[in-house]
Amino acid sequence: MAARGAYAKGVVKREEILEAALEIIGSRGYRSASVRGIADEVGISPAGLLHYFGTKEELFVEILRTRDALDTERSVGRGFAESFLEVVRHNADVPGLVELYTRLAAEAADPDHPARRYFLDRTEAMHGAVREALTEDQQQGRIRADLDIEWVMRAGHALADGLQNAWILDPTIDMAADVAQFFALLKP
Amino acid sequence: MAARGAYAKGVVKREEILEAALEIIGSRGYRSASVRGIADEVGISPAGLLHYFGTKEELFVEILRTRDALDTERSVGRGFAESFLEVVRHNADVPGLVELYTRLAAEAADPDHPARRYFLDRTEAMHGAVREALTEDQQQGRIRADLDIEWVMRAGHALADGLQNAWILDPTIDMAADVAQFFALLKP
DNA sequence: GTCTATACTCAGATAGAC
DNA sequence: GTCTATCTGAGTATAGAC
Repeated sequence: MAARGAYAKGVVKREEILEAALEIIGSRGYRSASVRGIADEVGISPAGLLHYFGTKEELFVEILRTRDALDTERSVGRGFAESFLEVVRHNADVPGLVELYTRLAAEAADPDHPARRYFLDRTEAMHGAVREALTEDQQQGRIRADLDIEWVMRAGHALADGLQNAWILDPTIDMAADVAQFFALLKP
Repeated sequence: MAARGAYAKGVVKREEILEAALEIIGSRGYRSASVRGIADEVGISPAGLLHYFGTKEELFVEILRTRDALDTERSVGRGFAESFLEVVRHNADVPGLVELYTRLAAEAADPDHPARRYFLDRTEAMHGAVREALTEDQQQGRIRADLDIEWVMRAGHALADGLQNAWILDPTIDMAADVAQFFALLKP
């Protein structure tokens, strides 16, 4: 069933564009991440592309949303720490997306930028999903009793984000191993 | 004494431009951070501005270098942890610079971008300056013996970087307190 | 060496034809 | 729903005045 304002074909085309863009940016890097670059790859004009997404900024935010959805899909059935590490590990295979993510994270400072909503929602969703599990871990004695779970979430999240900065400069860094070491520090 | 290829006046003007840009971006935010915006504020034409810096990218990298120099100046006589926390604390007063920093960190993915050299040098300098002190701390028993100092440096650095992403979205976050909590975790 | 005016290029956005 | 054509704004290269 088509959503109001978009026929089935449009919705399908949108998906198609997003998946293509995800693939291109992930493998070929951020340099291909211009409206023109993506339009060329998808076989459409820049204006045709923007017909679906309005602006460049919204297009890029949608690309990250699609990536998140795929990451979430891939981690069903796994525990929190395992899923998290798997996502971090997978990031090392898609350098262009890491760059796109860090760019939009900076642009999210602008209150009018759609990336702001995206990151706010994403942080809330991630922390909401994890808060309970970590609290349980702490009550079961798997996490030091003197740690504030809110701090653990902020720090874990920030560590993963910041490691991407370092990895961009030096891809030999093992982001997942460094995050795992942080988890190890939380144990009593 | 003038450097080869530049009269004293030019050197002074360069300093003037950098300080003005630092002030403008710090307080008024990244939006004013276009070549034209800075040129207007300094009372010069865009081309005149680029006479000193070549390209926009190099100008922005120089702005960050100037900021680093001021941060370093301000922390003479203080210990490492104290200096680090002070820099992190001070960042909360200059939102535009935090945004500029995160932006350039993303752009540093491009091998041809001058920000790449900047961040590589900066990381090497920072880690080089801190490595010895932390190793000493560990030998004196002030840091857990089972921790890899290289990891401590990578993680501390990444944490501070990543917290900036979060702070951009929510300025009520206390970046310095969160970093301090990390330091506390390192104790035996 | 310092700096302006001009003009070029390229990206994203928009209007309107089909 | 999609294209072509056009517009706008940013960065920057060039020529040349001072």
